[in-house]
Amino acid sequence: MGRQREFDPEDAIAQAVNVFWERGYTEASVQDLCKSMDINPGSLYATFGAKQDVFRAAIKHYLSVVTHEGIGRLGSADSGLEGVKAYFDYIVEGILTGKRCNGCFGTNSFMEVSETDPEIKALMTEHFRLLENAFDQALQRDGFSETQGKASFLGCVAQGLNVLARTEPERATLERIVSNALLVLK
Amino acid sequence: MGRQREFDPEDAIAQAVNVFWERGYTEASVQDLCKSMDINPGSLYATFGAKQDVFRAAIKHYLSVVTHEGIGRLGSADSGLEGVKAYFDYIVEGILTGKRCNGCFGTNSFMEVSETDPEIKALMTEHFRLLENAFDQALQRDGFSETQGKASFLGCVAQGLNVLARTEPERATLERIVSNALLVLK
DNA sequence: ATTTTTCTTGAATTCCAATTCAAGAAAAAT
DNA sequence: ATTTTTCTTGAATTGGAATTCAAGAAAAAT
Repeated sequence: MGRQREFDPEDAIAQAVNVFWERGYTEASVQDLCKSMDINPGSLYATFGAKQDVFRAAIKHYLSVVTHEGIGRLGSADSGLEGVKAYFDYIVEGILTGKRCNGCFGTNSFMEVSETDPEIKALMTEHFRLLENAFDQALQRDGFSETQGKASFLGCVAQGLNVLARTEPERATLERIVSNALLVLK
Repeated sequence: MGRQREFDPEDAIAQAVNVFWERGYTEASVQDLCKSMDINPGSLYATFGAKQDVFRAAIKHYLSVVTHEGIGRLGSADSGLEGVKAYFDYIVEGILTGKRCNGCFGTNSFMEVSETDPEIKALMTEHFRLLENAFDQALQRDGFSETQGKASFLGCVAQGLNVLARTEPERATLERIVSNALLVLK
């Protein structure tokens, strides 16, 4: 077997998510990553491959967390509409109080590298589809009509919020956006 | 006086916009810029300063064009609502047939560098405000209520479209998003 | 105990793109 | 015409960040 790893790769990737989230792909140096992951370059390259591979692993890790924490709410509420509200609450609260003050790590990354990293582009496009489907099913559950179109619309609003997140918006602004968006479901 | 410039700085910046738009700030090399601007590094640095300065000039150039071509439609239509429709048409058509298949250069840039370039962040935040104000005035013109909130909402949808632009969306998807967004104005 | 395997360390290396600069060329001033 | 000023050219330089690697350390196998 030989010597065993002194760190947990998944914990390390969770740290990498924070670094990439705060600085973006390009601005995050391998040194930054090593410091936060608490490992040396040699270990990083031996375990994960190149910087780009660390980034891809970070995106995958992030998407699985968001899929549980965020999209999960869409299905587990008392009604579809409650689920939609719960999802937007999650986004808005994240922007105002949490790490989402820097926007959505997925959306940020998609905007930064989708032209140079087809894998990231594919992962994020798939995630957008996943979110839309979750909206769609939530609306179907409540018996809405034209659920597909409304789901696309809600997905668009969510991405808009992720952009505006980086303008340091006020709570009132975000809440009015969401309440206007929800008017469509009437 | 001495020797005179062999190129027009504004034309050169217009070319720089294309390069940065296609490749993003980081991926666009000074070499790429020089080739498209049809000048050499020495001339570039002497005229505009560093790469970052070229980028800022490109953003300013782009914003002034968009303010005329896009936001201009909001005020010059027969009614506020027609203006709003004309604006979204401009965005959607740009995504489907024009350079906006790569998204909005402003939004892309904002997402890429807002954490590392405060000037770009400020320019774009101001532009978002400008767009929102234009929506606001268009709605006021038609006698809508709560125009401020609706304007923020429309601004959010516009940014969402700019994100989705990079997923190679279908026309039907974009049009349904817009028509759903316009339902709020009823 | 010794050997083998695998991990860790962090300095050295490599690579690449931004920037500079010295030499040549054009326009104006004297 | 000569000098001065400013622009152009593109090769050379610089600087910084990604990546490699040789030496040391821990765990297991023999």
